[in-house]
Amino acid sequence: MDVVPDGYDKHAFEPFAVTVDLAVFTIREAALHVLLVERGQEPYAGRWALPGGFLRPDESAERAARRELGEETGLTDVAALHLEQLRTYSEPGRDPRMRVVSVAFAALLPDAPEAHGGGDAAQARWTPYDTARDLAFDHDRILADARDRIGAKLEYTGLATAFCPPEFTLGELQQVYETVWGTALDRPNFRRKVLATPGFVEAVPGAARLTGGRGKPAALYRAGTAAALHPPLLRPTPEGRPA
Amino acid sequence: MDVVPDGYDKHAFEPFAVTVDLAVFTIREAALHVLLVERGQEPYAGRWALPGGFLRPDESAERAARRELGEETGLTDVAALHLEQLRTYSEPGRDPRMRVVSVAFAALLPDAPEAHGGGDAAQARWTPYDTARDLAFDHDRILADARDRIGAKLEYTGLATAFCPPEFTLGELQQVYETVWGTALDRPNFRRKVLATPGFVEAVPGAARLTGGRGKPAALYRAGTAAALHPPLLRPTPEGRPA
DNA sequence: TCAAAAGTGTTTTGATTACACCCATGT
DNA sequence: ACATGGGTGTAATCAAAACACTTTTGA
Repeated sequence: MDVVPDGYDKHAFEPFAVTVDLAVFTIREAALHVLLVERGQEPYAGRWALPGGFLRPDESAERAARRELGEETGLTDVAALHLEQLRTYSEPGRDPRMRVVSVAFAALLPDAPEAHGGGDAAQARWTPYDTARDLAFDHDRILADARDRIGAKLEYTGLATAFCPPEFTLGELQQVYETVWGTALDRPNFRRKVLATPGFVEAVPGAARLTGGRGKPAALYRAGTAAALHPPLLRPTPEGRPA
Repeated sequence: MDVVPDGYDKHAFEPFAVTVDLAVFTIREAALHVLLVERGQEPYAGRWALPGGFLRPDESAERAARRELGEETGLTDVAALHLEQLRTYSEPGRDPRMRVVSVAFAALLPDAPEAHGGGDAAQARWTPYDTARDLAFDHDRILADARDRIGAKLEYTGLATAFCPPEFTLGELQQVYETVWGTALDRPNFRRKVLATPGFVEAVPGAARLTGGRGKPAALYRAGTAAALHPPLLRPTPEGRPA
């Protein structure tokens, strides 16, 4: 440790600015969307970026991330939304002006309220993931990392329910998987696997909802309590992998 | 974003100290061990802690972590060792003196060179994971998080090979799983699963090694190139979970 | 009565388990 | 010879995939 006997070495640490960056995902029209804000000033003025901001003196990165999430989405009940730390980006050159260490988070939203450029951001917009490119700073990389993580976590956690409203149908849940993984799933088998996994979902007795205007009303479910899925819900082998 | 039009708001960020903390694991005598250092000064003087230190002005957290890893273990070929970012701990009260944001890493070592208290640390010691308790700061939590992550990643990545020397036997690899998971595995089945998973291990032609002094010499393998295992090597259901 | 979406059943296929057994080496 | 650890074979069990089929609604 770079510590001298009488306390911290005054030269051992430089002051860093610490920020949070958010990859906020939702599903709209059967496509994964991400919330982007347009930068108003240099560097990268006019470019799109992930929402984020500085840590305040007495808040943790988690608290800062949730605060920013509320400010950017305009949502009031941000407390229940899924928010998870991804990793921290600390490469010296990532901000041209100064040393900024950024803690990245991924957030998942069920519905997609129109973004309204919270606070000082020029504007905010939901963007299809596939068209979100050439972002400011290293946000392309952060966004790609976030997407990978979300896709992987669907396999072995109950994370998919975070994309759904409090009460949802199995068809809606299946659409989450199909959208994020980009593959079609067999409905009967999906249904069986989900219901056979304890703690994944729990039935709302008696409730039902019409989904597509037509068809049989679907039973409703709530997110279960299990964090990890056992057995995992493995995605169909994506080319070249074994069964 | 807490940014004013003409640049960063001078009051929007406080200077933070940024450190890295390392959970360095190895396997000794069929038990998971972690590297701890004894603190020489307040706070927590005399208490054991995870090795770590401050980020230098022009290095990333990853570089700082690898540098610290070399300093604490005394190893010279630290470049090849597995090092992975865990998460960042930023709760305001985690260091009593000042605001310290710490990026935590997990490192995996094949053999266990005796620790020699690198740099200024009072002393360093390999400690069985189960007896590593009452650490300084929030290091109990960091260590527990690290252990959980390692255990989980054995299932769906080739991480276990990071605990093994460059060339290893399947018996040694199996011991890694049994030690980290705390369960016995069926040798024939383990062998088949590992060999059936492409990219997990590759055979070293002709090579063999005696493991326990007795018994048939075992064939040697090298770590494969696959990062993710498909299908995953699921751990036996740990009580109460379904098959 | 048809289309659309939910939900059930069944057959077939493949993976996993739980063993029994053989091989090579040191003592 | 036998203990020890490596390695192979196999029958039984279990889970998953594929797909046919029934149900309930709106148009």
